[in-house]
Amino acid sequence: MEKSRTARERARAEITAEILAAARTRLAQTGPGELSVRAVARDVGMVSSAVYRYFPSRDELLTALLVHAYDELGAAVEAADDAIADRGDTRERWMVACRATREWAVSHPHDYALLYGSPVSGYAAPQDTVLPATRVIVRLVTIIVTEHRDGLPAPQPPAGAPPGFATSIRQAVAAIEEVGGAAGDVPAELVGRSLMAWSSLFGVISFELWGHLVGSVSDHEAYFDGVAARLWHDLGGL
Amino acid sequence: MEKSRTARERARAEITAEILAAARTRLAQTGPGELSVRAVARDVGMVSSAVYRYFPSRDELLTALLVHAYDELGAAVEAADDAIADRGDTRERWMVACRATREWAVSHPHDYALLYGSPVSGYAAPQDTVLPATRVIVRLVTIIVTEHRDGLPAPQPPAGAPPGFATSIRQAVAAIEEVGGAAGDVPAELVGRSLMAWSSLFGVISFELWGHLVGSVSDHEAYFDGVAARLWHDLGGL
DNA sequence: GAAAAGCAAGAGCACTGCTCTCAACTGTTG
DNA sequence: CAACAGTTGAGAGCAGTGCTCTTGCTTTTC
Repeated sequence: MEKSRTARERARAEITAEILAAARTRLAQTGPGELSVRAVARDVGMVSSAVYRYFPSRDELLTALLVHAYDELGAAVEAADDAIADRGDTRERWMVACRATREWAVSHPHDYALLYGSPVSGYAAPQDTVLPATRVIVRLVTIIVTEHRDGLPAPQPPAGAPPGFATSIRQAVAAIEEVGGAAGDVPAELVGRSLMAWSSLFGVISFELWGHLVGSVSDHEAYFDGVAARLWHDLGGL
Repeated sequence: MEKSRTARERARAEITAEILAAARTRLAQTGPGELSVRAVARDVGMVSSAVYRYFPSRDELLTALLVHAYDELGAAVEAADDAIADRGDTRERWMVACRATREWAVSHPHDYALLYGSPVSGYAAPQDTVLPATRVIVRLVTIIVTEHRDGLPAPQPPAGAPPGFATSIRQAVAAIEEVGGAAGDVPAELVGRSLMAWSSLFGVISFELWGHLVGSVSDHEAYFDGVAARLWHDLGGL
């Protein structure tokens, strides 16, 4: 009985996965805005209206792809970090995590655009996507906090910096203190610098992918490595 | 004779401008990927095929909008900088230029997405767009170079930074030395830091606009000011 | 076995970019 | 002034899109 009920559900899950896979391979070629449910329907050998039984709208399909891509990127970054045997070598962990981010982006440009590019149409990412979206930043922050756990002096706001910076990121401070166990007491300046580093990372990657560095940077890999090292330094890392 | 010839050409220029204006107001509402030449045709009161007499394709229309937006942003940044009476106050000039960038982006999110978001479809920006695209970075670099003209110590690569950074940005160094008059001898590290600052700026703005800072940053203006101040500090500015 | 639910297919609506043809109009030249 | 080219706008049409609805058919449930 349960088996017969799952028979249908299993078929459903299988077809859903099949559609998703087809959508993913299409996305690898055509970019988010051009993803057509009719086209993926053709690819899996059914008519477009049938696909709507599995994904109620094109946006829902995009959401599924979004979640998958976030997870894939997060897993790549975590795997790169986990591969470093010396867990105390936070600098190396930072570097490989950054590199893994860029490498995933370079080899999945359309997925990257889906995640970090301008949002498609009137599409607003639903709640399901926020958790997988945090995997990268959570891991990066973990590395940073680990580095500073041993009483390393936190970065200081530069002279003449406008006030209000610390309070503007209060939510981030709270979130990070929660993530970092009950460690508590993460300096606001360190959190701010982490946020900055995160934005910089994706700014650099986006600029490379969207061609804004053409004529300026020749060796993107070396440039990115240099950027990551400087960000680590600016974070107060050794 | 020339007047009668220009009569027609003037009409053409006028209608072209009219179409462009309509496209711009549509872009302010709907976003680049959704811009429809049929819709702008309706707005100016003609049929879509007529528009194709003026813009041979949708992409050409987008290019025109691109150039216009780049120019508008560049003009905004330059105007903000020019408004600072004390030309020696490079720090203030940097801050207002950064602020002007963000403010333009916040008030023209769709234009910003057109410029710095993921590229639309298979659209590749033609050569016409690269000059207007450089206006912002040129002005920012001008401010930075001015700051360092008076023998201010250039920023140094952090200890343990991977080599190859300087050579990876050789083109940028050459370009900046050209822009900065025949001044010559702009340290590579300063150029690299400028490139980083530029990417960071747009990374931060993009994150704000595309919603990646929701739940982390509450006061975007204060946060951005803090970021700009820290970037200035990291550039070696006083 | 009958009722309920799930499913694929097809037709259809309103929209898109773009091409082509046709008629009107503009400006130039014989 | 008239004929002739060049430019323009309109309309029809093609191939594509997201999405809805109806129509049969199969599977599950009672």
